[in-house]
Amino acid sequence: MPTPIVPRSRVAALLNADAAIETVLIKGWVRTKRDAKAFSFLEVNDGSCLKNIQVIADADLPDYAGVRNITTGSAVAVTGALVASKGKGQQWEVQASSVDVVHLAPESFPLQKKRHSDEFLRTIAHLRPRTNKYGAAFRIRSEMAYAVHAFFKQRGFRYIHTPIITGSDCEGAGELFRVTTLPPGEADFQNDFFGREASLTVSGQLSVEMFALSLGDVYTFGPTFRAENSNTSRHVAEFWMIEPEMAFCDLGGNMDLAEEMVKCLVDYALTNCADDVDLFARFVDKQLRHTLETICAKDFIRLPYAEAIEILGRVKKPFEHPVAYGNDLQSEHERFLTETHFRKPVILHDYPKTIKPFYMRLNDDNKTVAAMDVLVPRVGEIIGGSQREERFDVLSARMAEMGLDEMEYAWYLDSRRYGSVPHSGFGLGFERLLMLVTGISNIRDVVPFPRTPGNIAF
RNA sequence: UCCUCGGUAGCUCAAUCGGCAGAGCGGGUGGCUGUUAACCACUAGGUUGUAGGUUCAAGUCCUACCCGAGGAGCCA
Repeated sequence: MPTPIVPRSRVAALLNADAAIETVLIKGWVRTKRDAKAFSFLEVNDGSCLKNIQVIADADLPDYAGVRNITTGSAVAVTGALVASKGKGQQWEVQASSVDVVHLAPESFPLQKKRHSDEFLRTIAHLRPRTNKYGAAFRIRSEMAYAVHAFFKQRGFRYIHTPIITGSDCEGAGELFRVTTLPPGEADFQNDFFGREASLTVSGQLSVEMFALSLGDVYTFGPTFRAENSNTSRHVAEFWMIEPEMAFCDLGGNMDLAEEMVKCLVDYALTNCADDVDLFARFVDKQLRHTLETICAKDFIRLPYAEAIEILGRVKKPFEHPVAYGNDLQSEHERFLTETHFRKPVILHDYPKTIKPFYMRLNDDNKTVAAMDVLVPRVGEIIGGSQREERFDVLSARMAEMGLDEMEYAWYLDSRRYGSVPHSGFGLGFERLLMLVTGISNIRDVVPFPRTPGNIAF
């Protein structure tokens, strides 16, 4: 390949050009080729944006025979002039002076110039980012990860890297994946790498609480693992979670941050990923733009659990699962509240202590805890959080009540022995945020290589 | 893990009451002076998820299993 005399341009930049450019170099993958007698059109995509750039290759090019052979999926390097398009549908196009075929994709390339099912694309998860939809989804995923860090940075939060491998069998947040160097079949953890049983983390919360009680406002953002055998469109075994934790903060402040965060991230996507979001609004969920704009514009409903039970109890349409104080709300109840009754995000708070974990702060009624869940239309629960129990005696009593071994949590309890303060935090499922922002209905389609029961091919 | 639905060409799907397994797209060949998932003509392409069973005859009916989807539980 000849040494380029001009640096490579990204397609996104060229499509936004103010004026024609005499010589440009683009490198990317051919999405489709249309041939006429004396020239060919190539649609080239380099991943920098949703749109392709149209390349015109005339028959008098030195290697025009090679151009005729180019197949969908092939990689090319095109040198030429950026000129105003003579055709309709695009402002700029590249009039090629040379087309190098970097690699010719054989006819077995599975992606066609037409719509494929999500189920089929999941079977070729390694190639699906070359489609419009998945390219857009994973560009948005990248932008949103940045937006999360920017959100916290602007508010003075510190980013804490909590451990991936953990020795504490924490809080019963789901089945654990065991981490071991023992040969298969052996279970004497005294001889194992850490000298005791170790697992992949299910949550960074207990660790990050320790840093809230030293650095103030902190968060973790990393992978978490649940070995639950759950086969739904909203669960994967490996997912990313954002967990802020704030010292000297009560449940009200916690709900304030949760609402502000969801609004801010949705607004970021609308503003900074407009083309990609637009693809989802047109082809995936016609209501998407309305849903997202409502989230940004209107206050979330804040509703105590007890009042939610009353509202649900008054509904004429029967639910499959009974509504009663003391029962956890089922999916159908949550969806009714956020999709039918209020038609916008709802923050439920002050749940009965019997259905929540030990670390949530006991309210004065001795019946409820300072918990809160944020429910959003179509996705359901996107955030779960609470004010934490900072009183040593109360926490200790709750642990005993729930049959937990204090020795296991000795380090955690130290935070309540030495300078304990009211503090609060929550967990936001990153993939569920992406489902909200894109309208994608299956969580497997917002994860580059999703892990679900029986599925780890990639 | 439970309930429901599904599995037919590379992909998306059709096949009436159990009676010759088809179309579009994609691939190949040829054509076309500006196309926009280009278009036109021709062409190749099948162990109907797997294993059994019923029947003169099974894509279609029965049994088991595998895989996928939707819903449920659990949760983020």
